[in-house]
Amino acid sequence: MSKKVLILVAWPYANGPRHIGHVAGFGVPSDIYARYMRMAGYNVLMVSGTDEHGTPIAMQAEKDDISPQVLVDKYNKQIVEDLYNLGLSYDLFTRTTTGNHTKVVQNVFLQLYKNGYIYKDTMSQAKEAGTGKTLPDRYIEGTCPKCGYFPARGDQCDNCGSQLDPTDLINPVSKNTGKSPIFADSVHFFLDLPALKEALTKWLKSRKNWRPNVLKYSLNIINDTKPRAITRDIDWGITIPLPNWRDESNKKLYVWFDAVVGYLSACIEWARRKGDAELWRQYWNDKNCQSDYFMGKDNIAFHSQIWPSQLLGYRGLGSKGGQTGAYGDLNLPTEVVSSEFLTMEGKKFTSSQGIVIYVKDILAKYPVDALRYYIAAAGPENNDTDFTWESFVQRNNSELVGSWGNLVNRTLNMVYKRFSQISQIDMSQLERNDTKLLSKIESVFPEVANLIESHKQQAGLSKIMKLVNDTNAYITATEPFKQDDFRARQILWVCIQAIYNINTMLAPYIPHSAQKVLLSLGVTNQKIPMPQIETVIDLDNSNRQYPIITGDYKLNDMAIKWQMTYLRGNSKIAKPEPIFQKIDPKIIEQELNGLINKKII
RNA sequence: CGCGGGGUGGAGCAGCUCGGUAGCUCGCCAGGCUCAUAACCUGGAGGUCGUAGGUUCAAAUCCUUCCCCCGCUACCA
Repeated sequence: MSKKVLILVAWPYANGPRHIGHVAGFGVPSDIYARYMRMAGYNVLMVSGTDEHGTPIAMQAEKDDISPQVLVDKYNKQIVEDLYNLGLSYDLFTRTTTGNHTKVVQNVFLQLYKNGYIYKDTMSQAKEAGTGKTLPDRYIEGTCPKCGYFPARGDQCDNCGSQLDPTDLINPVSKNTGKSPIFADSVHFFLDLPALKEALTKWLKSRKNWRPNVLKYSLNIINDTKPRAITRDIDWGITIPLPNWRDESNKKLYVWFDAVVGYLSACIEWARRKGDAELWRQYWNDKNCQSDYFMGKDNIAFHSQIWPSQLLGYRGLGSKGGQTGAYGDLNLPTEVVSSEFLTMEGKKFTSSQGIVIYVKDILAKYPVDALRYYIAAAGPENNDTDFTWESFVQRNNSELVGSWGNLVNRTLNMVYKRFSQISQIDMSQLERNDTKLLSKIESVFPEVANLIESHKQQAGLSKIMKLVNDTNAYITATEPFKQDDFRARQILWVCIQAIYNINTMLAPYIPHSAQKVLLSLGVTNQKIPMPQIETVIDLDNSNRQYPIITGDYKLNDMAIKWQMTYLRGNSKIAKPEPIFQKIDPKIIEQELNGLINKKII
């Protein structure tokens, strides 16, 4: 049995379509990693889904005068389509409003409760005057008691940086209505983070290979750990699974408490759909299975603190002791891979002000791999990075089309025009130039593998692109178009092998084009796996259907493997058509005008 | 002293953990080639690596001072 890896990807919030900043943060990087890991022979399980509970969705549904379920159905569908169109190869992309998820979340809650890590307490809470609806801290504004700044928010003053409680504000008002909120006591359940602090700290300190900033940040915030309310006064969410609370329609579990449990519940749903309801245990209960989480940097706290705390408490490993529940000893995260942020022509993405490029819009106009390549090459892996249309066009035209696409195209043209097929040659007769290039390519396989496994995908990609340049230089140096047939066959054979193997390494980054390259090389017994959308029936509610992303990524061994491989046989090739298209630089101005018209820049 | 990240040729970045000729992509200049999507290849100009000091035979890299940018406990990823 090959080594198992769980790839757990942040759950997009279903309150609107996703923009390219979202997918640059968690989507494309996690898919590159998953595709590589499968090619390298790991047994991968990758899951995610839409996150569909919480106040913002409830409020927006009310504004749109529809039920929250109708709202999330709409955006779930759209997000599923976006991620599918990007070719993200989830084994299961589901959602948090399923019967399965609800049950798993409630089981986790009950075990935590039983072990003593969840307790009841009273807190003062702001409510909307008139409707009596709960008002989240950030929807309250007023004058800061420390510096007099207005408008300071209920949680923090932007001017002096003070941490605030809504009750501290002078003349607090609701951002929604402008009226003063009403403060009232409310009973809630709390996750006892202090009781888990020691176990959590110990665990964090054993995470030697994490990126230093993630580790530092996590250890830092742990110092002033407080119990955290995990229920809310809201009617949209998962029911509290306790007597006297089940029927309380206005108290539900806090959205973050349920969202992170999705990582587990989605694996359970995957196993149930596979027909072996216990299959997920191979990933979650096996200590040797690693679990890698992908997210934007704003989510670090939930993955390095809240979720591990829930898991530790579930297993009874905090200061209050306890026992593990029916799910057994669930693995804590091995890696928390966080991306930085993407900005848009120098501004932060903000859908409310239209500073945004939606995934569906960009994919409607430009090839999917142009976007994937851009994100892979210039995305926010280590620093915040700025998306500009100019650099998008330039990267596509110069690197993807000019270097790589042209290499494929010029080689195939020479082969087609002169021999109309890829001819076999005797490798032992190759010249030094030839073998040098081939062994160089072979040596890059393990180098890129190391880089991707240590989450340095950009460095990996630039190593591959260096090989593209080397091969272009090789053609210039050997001048196959001036050689006799014997030598020309040799050179072109070497070029074909170079292209085939470089294409293998590019496959995790730009899978759609990798498939096209395979076809134009006449390779039909290998494929690049792609996800599918399927409509399924809720396993716990036969009246309900929803779309999922899933797929067969092994393809009965037709999937391509991460290793230097020589193409054999004399495959005929068709008249080559360019695989990569240039993007007209005029679109830079057009797209920018679009933004100017919206008065954004 | 709240915490953290960053300041490297015109632009965007790598290098800094483990000090030793400053590297990549784009742009610019010159040349080459013509198989290819005016593509590709070669060479060149251009940097006192934010500032001031220290350690060292040697510092972008280690230590200290100061300056400037940017995030930060909110489901805006």
